[in-house]
Amino acid sequence: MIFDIQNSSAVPIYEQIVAQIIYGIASGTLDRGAMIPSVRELSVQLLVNPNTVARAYQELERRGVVVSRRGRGMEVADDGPAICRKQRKEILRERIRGVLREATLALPEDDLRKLVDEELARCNGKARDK
Amino acid sequence: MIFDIQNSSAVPIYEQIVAQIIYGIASGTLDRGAMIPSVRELSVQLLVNPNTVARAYQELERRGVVVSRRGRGMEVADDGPAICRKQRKEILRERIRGVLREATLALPEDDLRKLVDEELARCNGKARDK
Amino acid sequence: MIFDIQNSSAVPIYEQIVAQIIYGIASGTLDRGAMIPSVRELSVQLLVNPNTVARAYQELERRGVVVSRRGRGMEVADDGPAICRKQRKEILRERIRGVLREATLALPEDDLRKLVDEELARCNGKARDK
Amino acid sequence: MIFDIQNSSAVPIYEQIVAQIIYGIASGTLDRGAMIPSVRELSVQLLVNPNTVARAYQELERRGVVVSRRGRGMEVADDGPAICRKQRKEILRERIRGVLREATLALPEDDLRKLVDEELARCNGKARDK
DNA sequence: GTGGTCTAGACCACC
DNA sequence: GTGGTCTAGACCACG
Repeated sequence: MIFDIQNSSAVPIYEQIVAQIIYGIASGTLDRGAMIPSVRELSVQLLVNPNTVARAYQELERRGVVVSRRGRGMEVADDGPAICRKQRKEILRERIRGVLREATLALPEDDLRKLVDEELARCNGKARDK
Repeated sequence: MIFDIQNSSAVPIYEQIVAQIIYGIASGTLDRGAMIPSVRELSVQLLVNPNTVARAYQELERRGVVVSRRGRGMEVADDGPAICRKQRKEILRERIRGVLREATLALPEDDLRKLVDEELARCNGKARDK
Repeated sequence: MIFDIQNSSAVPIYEQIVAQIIYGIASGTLDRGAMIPSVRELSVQLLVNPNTVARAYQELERRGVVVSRRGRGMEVADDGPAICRKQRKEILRERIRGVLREATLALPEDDLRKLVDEELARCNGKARDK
Repeated sequence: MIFDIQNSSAVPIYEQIVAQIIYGIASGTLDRGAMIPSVRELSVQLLVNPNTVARAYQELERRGVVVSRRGRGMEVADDGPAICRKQRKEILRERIRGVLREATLALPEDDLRKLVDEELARCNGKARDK
């Protein structure tokens, strides 16, 4: 599973983890019943404190996305994929809307459109490199 | 001048104010030599603590966008408009890039494109209403 | 507001704090709009780490019982009292049920009744002392 | 012998097992010299990890309630019934006291009494069904 | 090995 | 001053 944590972002790291695990489940990379990475494992992979990961996992459990199996780890809940597919779109729509909302104040429609297109193209280029 | 402050955003309020004043100057709503709203006035308008506004103004002064006129207030610096036009694009590009970066992880190119188009259309619709 | 934290209890401290603040709001000691004790203040009063209090507050916010006022503190939400009255009974019923459930396995009805009565009398005696 | 394990309880599973075996011995369901269920057997019956059962048994042995018979299993010690009768009341009194202690903070005496009575009635109804 | 809880102490944004 | 986030490291319960 691929993560991309922006340490400098205003979005807290634990929220980024929450979102990206939701993406992973929504896209089927992690399916129902699968174990998600252990707190310690992921904290090493992301170079992040274990507590930060644990906080993200706690939030995922609260949302019904994963369930904790005592002594074994966390597993994608039965309803996990369905919940995640719904939440994925909500999260992204929310974030995109937040940025565009401000951008609309700042730029005429055409300029904004152009800027967005440039960045979309750039991202897709990068994504293909992986 | 129009502001749109998101109290719940992860972006600090004072940064939102900084950005939106830069947008106002970049778009010519506030031109060189114009007085920007007083700290008190703006804090009332935005329902925000005066210190938060003051901090934003301090940052704007640091960037050379406005200059303080003792006893009168703050006015747009001579180079303000030029600086702001440059910064506007940087800020927006930065924010758009940040969102798309994560979104690219989450959604296939086409779905993302569609989502962005929907939200662009929605924003422009709203913007026209004003 | 009175707290009674059992450090040795199997119930986590932060849950005890959550429950007891809910009791305080349910009983009207803290009414809508009132500020609850600051994280630091309460952590000193309870001899508990500030993070533990913060975690309790976070949970209260999630339940819609309090809202965070940036830089000022946490305030009882408009719906707080209503939510708390509902949750108070649920929490207590849940805990009482848990204990009696096991006790019923262990003791004949009459003995259990007697034991409960003794402890009820004892508690009420103590409560009156305060 | 009847068990009632609450997986979601804050009380560790192994402690629940310890307590409930003590109840069984105290009530004479398991008398001196009787073999208690094997670790495997009980772990299957309770849907619990064998290590958890083993740990409970270890604790029971520590308390002198059972003794290990090499190659045969564990049997109720000679002093088992006496010890258990004493501990049963202590455990229950302790748990009941813990719950009532907090409940006294939360509810006026009469409401609490009523709530306890409701739950006692409910438990006894259920117990009679078995 | 797993997650859950707690402590201690840091820095930041905001009032 | 406030809460929010993060790090570091400890102990516990469970498998």
